[in-house]
Amino acid sequence: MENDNFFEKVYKVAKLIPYGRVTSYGAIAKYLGAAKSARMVGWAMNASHNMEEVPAHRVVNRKGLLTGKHHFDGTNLMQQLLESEGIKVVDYQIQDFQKVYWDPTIELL
DNA sequence: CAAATGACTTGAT
DNA sequence: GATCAAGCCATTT
Repeated sequence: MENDNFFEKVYKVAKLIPYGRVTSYGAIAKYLGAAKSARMVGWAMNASHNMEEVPAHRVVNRKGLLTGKHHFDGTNLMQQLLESEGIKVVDYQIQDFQKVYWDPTIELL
């Protein structure tokens, strides 16, 4: 669990996401140097769900759709959290996605 | 051990 | 611009 560079970085970046902002799996993967391993980011999130408290609700796919919402406890927990941060979510889709989109490769750089 | 799956992305048609 | 196909890597069956 020490050299989980990929997973650890995912957790770190996920925790670095500013309040009221969201990012995509690909963006994180790209920031980690594995742009094409976006799936692993999702996998890391799935694992993190049982390891650490990572704001996975701030991580969505590149369409701004809450694809991972089904993996949360309830059914509307993810949406509730996002709305609680000022993000407008309608039908599992983030509104003004571009506005709340936070790209680590650009903003965190 | 090989095949299938998964919280995705990109590129081609 | 939308849809289809393939790529990626780790975990599971």
